Amino acid sequence: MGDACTSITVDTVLFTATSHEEENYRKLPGKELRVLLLRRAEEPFQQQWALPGGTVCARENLDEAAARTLQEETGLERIYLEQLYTWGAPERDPRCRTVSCTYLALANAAQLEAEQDATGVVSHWFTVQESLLEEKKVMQGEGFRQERTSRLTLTADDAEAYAIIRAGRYVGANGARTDRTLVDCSGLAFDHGMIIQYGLERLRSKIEWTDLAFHLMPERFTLTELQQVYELILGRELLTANFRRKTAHMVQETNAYKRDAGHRPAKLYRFDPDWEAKQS
Amino acid sequence: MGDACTSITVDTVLFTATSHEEENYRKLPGKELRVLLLRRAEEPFQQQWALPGGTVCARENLDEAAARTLQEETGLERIYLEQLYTWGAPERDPRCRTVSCTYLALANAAQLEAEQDATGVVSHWFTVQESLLEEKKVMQGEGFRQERTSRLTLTADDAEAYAIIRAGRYVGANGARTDRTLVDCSGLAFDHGMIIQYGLERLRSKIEWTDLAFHLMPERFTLTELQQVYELILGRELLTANFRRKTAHMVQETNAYKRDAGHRPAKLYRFDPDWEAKQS
DNA sequence: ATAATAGTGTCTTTCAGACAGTATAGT
DNA sequence: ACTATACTGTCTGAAAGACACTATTAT
Repeated sequence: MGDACTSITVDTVLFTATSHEEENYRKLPGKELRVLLLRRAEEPFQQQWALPGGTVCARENLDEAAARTLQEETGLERIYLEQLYTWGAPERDPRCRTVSCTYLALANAAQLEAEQDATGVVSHWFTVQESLLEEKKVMQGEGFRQERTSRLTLTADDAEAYAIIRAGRYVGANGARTDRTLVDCSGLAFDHGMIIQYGLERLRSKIEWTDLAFHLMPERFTLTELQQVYELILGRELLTANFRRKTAHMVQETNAYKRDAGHRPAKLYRFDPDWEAKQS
Repeated sequence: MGDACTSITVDTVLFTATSHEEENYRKLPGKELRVLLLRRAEEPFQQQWALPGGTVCARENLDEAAARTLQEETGLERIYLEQLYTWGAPERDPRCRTVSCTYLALANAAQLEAEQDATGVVSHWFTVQESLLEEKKVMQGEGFRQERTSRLTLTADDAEAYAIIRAGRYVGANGARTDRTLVDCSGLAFDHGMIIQYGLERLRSKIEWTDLAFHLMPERFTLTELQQVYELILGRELLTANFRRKTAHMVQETNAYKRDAGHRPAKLYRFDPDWEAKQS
């Protein structure tokens, strides 16, 4: 086994939704999905952008390690975290064999005010955009293989990065199995581009049947703001009337309004923790 | 840091569905969900039952490690595998810090004929039963905490084991977060009882919207057999007419019949790899 | 008054659940 | 003839999608 000891790390894909002002005073601010990345100070991938994370300590479990490393590198605490996927390709870290247990994290704007670049690490929020480059289907044996190649584009004020990811899927006589490869990337360390894309995919699929979106919302919000967040993540527009009908049971009305917007004020809502009980 | 190197392993929860004969010649055979366990020859947990698995080698990725260890310990190849969850509680292995990346695996009866106890390991198929012991909800802060305690019972011809698992869920102002603890167990090594229970939960939730069930079916099957597998995993009975309507687009008719069953013969079907395309 | 958003009513289609009913080999 | 399963038709109500409509305030 003469190799160096394999090491186990955690890495966190932290998403948030931010507003950006619109030119017209009447228009609502638009929304963007952002992910937090840190500039690496050391080799390998020096000066490239990487997910917050680090090595797991002896006396903590994986969830704790993710929360701790996030706190150490960004000052953020009490962030929603859920395990995403564990990546262990042999060559993913050029130094030594490293298995990374990754987490999906969500934060709202209020939580981010505590953010501070601790320990001198440079952190940046990048807007996230995904676009489909190619989609193909090839017959193979008794079934077929599908491949979707997409481009993840990350943009910050003074930096840019991208990754091209190919998600494959073989469907045979018994069902489907999937795989994923990083075709190309620029500005991103390790396989982190692929991890971000997978995190986005997870977020996209879970938002439809869970309350995940509310981790991205402030304490009080308008239904339009909520809808914007859904549209942002799903990447398509929703019809207002239908959206409100579907989310009505997850929110509680407050008697406050959002005023001074240059148009009719919108009622503020809050998340209803008890929504599932009302389902039956 | 003076600790021994943390090691990374893979462990696989392999499920299958088997038939057992019925007393009455006319009755259809019943079905059972089974999981594969190996008797440990060494300390720790000597003589207890454990999931197939082992240490990840330097030049393989995690999927390969899962497939290899399964092959080495059981002789089984070409089994469906998907990553389940990564477990890393500090004390889960009394020897040294061990992080286990676990896999959910599914096999049908035909694939299992290749099974052989390689390397002298004793493997057994245990029937799996889960029952809810307690369910509670406690108000806590602005939200509440829910706990479900369930018992997993594993039965083989000449062995028995169980585990009591508590799945917690805290729902606060922003949404929910979950945790899971092994309360008690007997006959099972490490935290493997909890892993099996989590695998079952994953299977139960994915079977409703994916084609996962077909990995448990033979090449050709009757719709009643398919329904039995769904009922087995979901733990409740389904109405035949509705079940057939919902699964109709995932199967193709063949022109063969299952005969000599003491009653009307049933048409045999096969999985339709192209079912998703027909959805729109 | 007007621009821009806030919010509602309702038609249609689709789909899940329930259940009653008919069909057919094997003994 | 009888048993156990195979398989179908259809009613109901809930929910998703589409879209037209009304309401309100800052400027």
